Amino acid sequence: MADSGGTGLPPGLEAAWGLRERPAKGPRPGLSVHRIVDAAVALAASEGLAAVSMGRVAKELGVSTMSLYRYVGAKDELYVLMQDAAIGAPPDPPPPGTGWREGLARWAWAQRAVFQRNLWLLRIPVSGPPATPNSVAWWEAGMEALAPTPLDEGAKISVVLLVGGFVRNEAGLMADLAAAVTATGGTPEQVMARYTRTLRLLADPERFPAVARALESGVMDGPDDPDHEFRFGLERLLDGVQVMVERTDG
Amino acid sequence: MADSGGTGLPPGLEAAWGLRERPAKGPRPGLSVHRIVDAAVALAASEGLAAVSMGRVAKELGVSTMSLYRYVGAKDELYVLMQDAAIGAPPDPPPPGTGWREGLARWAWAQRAVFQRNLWLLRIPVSGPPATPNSVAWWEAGMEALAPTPLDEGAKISVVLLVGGFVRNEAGLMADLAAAVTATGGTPEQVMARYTRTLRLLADPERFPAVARALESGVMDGPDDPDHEFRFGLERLLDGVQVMVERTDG
DNA sequence: CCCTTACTGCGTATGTCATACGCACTACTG
DNA sequence: CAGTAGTGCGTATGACATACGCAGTAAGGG
Repeated sequence: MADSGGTGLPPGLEAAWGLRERPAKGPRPGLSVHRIVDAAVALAASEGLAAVSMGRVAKELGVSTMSLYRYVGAKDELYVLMQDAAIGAPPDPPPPGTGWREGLARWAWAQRAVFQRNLWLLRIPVSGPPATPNSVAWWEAGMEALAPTPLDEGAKISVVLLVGGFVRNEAGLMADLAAAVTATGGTPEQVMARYTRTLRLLADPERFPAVARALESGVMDGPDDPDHEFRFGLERLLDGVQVMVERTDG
Repeated sequence: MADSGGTGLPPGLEAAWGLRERPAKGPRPGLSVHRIVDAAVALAASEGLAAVSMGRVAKELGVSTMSLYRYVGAKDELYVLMQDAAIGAPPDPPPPGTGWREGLARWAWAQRAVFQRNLWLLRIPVSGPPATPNSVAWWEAGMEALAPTPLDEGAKISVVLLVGGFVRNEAGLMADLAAAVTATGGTPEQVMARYTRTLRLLADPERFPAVARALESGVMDGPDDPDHEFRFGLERLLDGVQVMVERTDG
């Protein structure tokens, strides 16, 4: 009735945090949460998140579907564990003396790299605030980056949330584009070109003058540096934080 | 083989844009895309997005499941149409002479209000860039707000994307919190308190000193102004844009 | 030494879902 | 009045998550 640690956490999550006493009584488990999550992650990486069904993961492991439920309570729990496994540990902290701006920028770029390596991560339906070891570790790293700053704790949390949300959002747009590319075939440029062409067809320049102007300006057609949008948003964001830092400071 | 307009768009979307010649041949349709989308939106509003299945929507309309497929090609298409219907038209443009900062802020707040009224919107899996009439209208409104600005078209697009993404993200966090509240019962404060308590239990202060410091500081316990986080992020964002505007200007 | 007990793997069953297919019918066009 | 495009919908298919219960297994208590 009571969980091992009394945390009220689902079983898989307790395993992720390293609580979880080895059961002493029954037959030796032939599986582990770790192996299940690994298989699920591999599947998501090679065939997309949609391919991750309980049955399919079980098949990959050579066991029956229902065996998995001895290790994870539900599919959502598996999702959470997959997420934690995929994001991994944050990068090593930058050398001491690094400014907050560079630290936070590094943090954002590193997080983006993780998403880009695992685009399926962004398809996982979010269910709540982060409570897995690696999520907390990333959060810690972000807070650490803001340590040289005079901001109070509440503001630091808000900034980390803000930048983290931006990264996730921007990566999501990339993932959408990538999905469209694999779905329809062709290069990213072709997909964008098709999109702008459709929009030009649909969006009456009289009703949508500003959008039409943007479409006509041609900025959406050119072969874009894939990092451009991200760099742009991040710079705006950091500028905004800097304004607050300088105001607080002096 | 060729669609009516040759746009290559799915049938429901063409209907949304008002293309779509009335078919002259067969029996009069007993349904319309509009009625289907309305029923689906009402269902999502009252019972959540998960309650929206093709069968359930059909039942609500008193028709058979398969009838719906005469009007929408697939469920994803219905999602897109629901989204467009729910976001509705953007607010009237602010009086001429309004500064870009106030205009963009109004725009962001209005968009947030839409999400808050329809939390299920944020549960719809995103599939691509906006191509529905109301999405484009909101985009137009955002671009219009930046008109008094010396930024070039590319930068304007990026800013609108950036702020829009922020709003969506922030609203998503609110939706998560709301979901946790209805799932577990209790007030938002209780949910937050439970979260921080769990985190205090799990996050070793030695491994996560910055997080621990934040938890200890008590900023996460207090009864938060629900607008606080949003206002904070928006101000940072606008400050960041302002830096660029002033740099471009002068 | 054996038996209780907690735990394992898993077969089976249930209910939900999206959607393909084809049939019978309807109302306009020639 | 026939042809025909378009309608509503019954039926079927194949995934899917997951509840339930049974049979086997290994460690501990007597």
